[in-house]
Amino acid sequence: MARTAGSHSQTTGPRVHDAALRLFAQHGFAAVSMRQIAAEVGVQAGALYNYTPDKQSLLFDLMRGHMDALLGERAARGGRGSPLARLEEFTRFHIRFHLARPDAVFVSYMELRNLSPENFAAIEGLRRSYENELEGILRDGVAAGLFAMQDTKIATLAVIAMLTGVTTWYRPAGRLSVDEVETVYWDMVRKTVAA
Amino acid sequence: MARTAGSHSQTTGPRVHDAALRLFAQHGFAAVSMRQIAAEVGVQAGALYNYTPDKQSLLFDLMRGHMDALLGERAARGGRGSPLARLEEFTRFHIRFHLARPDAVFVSYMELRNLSPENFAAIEGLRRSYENELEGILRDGVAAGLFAMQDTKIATLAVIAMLTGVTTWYRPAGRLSVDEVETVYWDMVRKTVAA
DNA sequence: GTCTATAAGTAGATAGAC
DNA sequence: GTCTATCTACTTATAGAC
Repeated sequence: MARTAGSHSQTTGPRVHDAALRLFAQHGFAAVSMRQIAAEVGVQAGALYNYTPDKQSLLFDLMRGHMDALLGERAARGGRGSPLARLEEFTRFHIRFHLARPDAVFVSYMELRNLSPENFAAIEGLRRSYENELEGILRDGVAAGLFAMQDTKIATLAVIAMLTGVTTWYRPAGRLSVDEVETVYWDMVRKTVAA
Repeated sequence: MARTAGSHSQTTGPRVHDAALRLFAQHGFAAVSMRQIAAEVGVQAGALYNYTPDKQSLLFDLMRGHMDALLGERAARGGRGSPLARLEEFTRFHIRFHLARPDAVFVSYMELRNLSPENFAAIEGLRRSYENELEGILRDGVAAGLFAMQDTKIATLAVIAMLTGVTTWYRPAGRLSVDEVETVYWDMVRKTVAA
């Protein structure tokens, strides 16, 4: 099997997405020009329009791709077991998934303002359905007498905010492995919702 | 005491800051032009430069003003009492302070990327010293056997992330008062760090 | 599929009149 | 302190050659 292009084995399409994601995460969507993305890929600006109709669609595709990956992985795991076991699985998954793709997480969270209204509604719907899985786990736990909280919806958002916050400080070269970080957060989540 | 300018009693300087804060929060720093800010204030773009040397300084002034207000209020309260009482006071303060100025919170959090390196370092230092107060409370509580956690620094960041997350969903017209929201979050924070 | 060239508009910032 | 006018540079997006 011959290599077709050395280390540049990716086709231009995915390279445009990768470059845009990295640049949007670093400088912000509005601060990045199509020329900068093109330069990062190694083509001229006009060539980008073979892969996206416009800059807005490029942002939307990145965010939808991220949410699709998130929900796709959740669907593949299903939710069996006790609410406590499901909550631990969800917690560890959330940490691991988010730490594995910091740029996509950052962009999907910070650039919601720069989506057109229709695109914003689409991403919001996907995010909502992710939250709903956690809320279902919490409700089941409360019903079973395992968990206790004053407000299930607020607890859902509080737990997700706490967990997603890991992306602001975690660095792969740091003293803790992802597995250890998962355990530290699981300990806190468990106590937060404990009966 | 005569009114000097009817409902437009503010001088232009503060009005520039208010308009910039609102627009930066809504659309993002990079997406807002000096001309848009000027239009919001009701002057021409050139007039803005009587109040700021450039756009970057305008952003920095907004963020530094926010952090100064945050740290100023903390300094005015001091930290007496048991770690548990101090943690409750900190929690309720954080919620109340952040819900009272959503635009400043949003800008200070989302626009860090758009600060020059020196300005970024300055804001980071202020944010760090705010976190340090909470970390001190948690350490004291652990030393007193009141709290338990695997990692004080991570717990500090986790609690702040959980609390700051309130700004993503709270709306003044919602079903809960700020006081009730404080109580819901305090219940979760208390359990998160409980021994 | 990528290039060059360009259209049409906007950006931050400054100069000088009033 | 605010205005108008302007400089220089950059923006997204398109057209048409290769």
